[in-house]
Amino acid sequence: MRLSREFYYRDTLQIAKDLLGKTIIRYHKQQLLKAIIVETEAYIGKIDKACHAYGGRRTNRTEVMFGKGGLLYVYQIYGMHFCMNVVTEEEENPSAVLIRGVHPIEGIESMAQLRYGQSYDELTSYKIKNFSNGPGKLCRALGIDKRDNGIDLCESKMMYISDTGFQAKDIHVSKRVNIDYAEEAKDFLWRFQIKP
DNA sequence: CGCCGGATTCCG
DNA sequence: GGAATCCGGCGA
Repeated sequence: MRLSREFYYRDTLQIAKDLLGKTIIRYHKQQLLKAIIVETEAYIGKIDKACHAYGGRRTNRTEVMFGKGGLLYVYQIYGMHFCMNVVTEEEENPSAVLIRGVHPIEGIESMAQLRYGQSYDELTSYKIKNFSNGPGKLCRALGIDKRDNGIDLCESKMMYISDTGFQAKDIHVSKRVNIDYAEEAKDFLWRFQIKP
């Protein structure tokens, strides 16, 4: 069942952990795509120099993060990739959870076309291994881009996150990736993965 | 208005 | 290890 507003109106670190094992449901060009979240990172604007909204930095890009929990924050990175985040906590408390890895479970053929322009059974083991194990990769596979910024995951018919009852037992905790510029925040243990 | 660099990915 | 590639953020 669809995660409610209450789920997103909570502590960001708790949400980042709770999102592990949840399922992204997305209708893309008439196709149903489903993928299980296996890796996340938390970003908390009030205290986190790695967060785009740190220090009250409120711009066209970061505006969504100042909105209510449950909105989708999509931004472009390195001119060619997109990353998707789930906005968390109440309005005016800019925080989000970056989705860094998913495991495809439905609509795999459509995802293979979106990701590689190939049929899934044509993929090499290397491509399968690297199918959606990164924030840019999974957005490509799910057909997510800037147009999806601002989607309300609690209301949208096109996309939401579902609780299928899965409970993550062993969660691997580590430092976040590629935020060397973030001073003390670069050492925060805010990266969460389901152990394989 | 111009410059700088990134919550990445892929290839050699 | 380095290129691809472009827009957001910020200072002038």
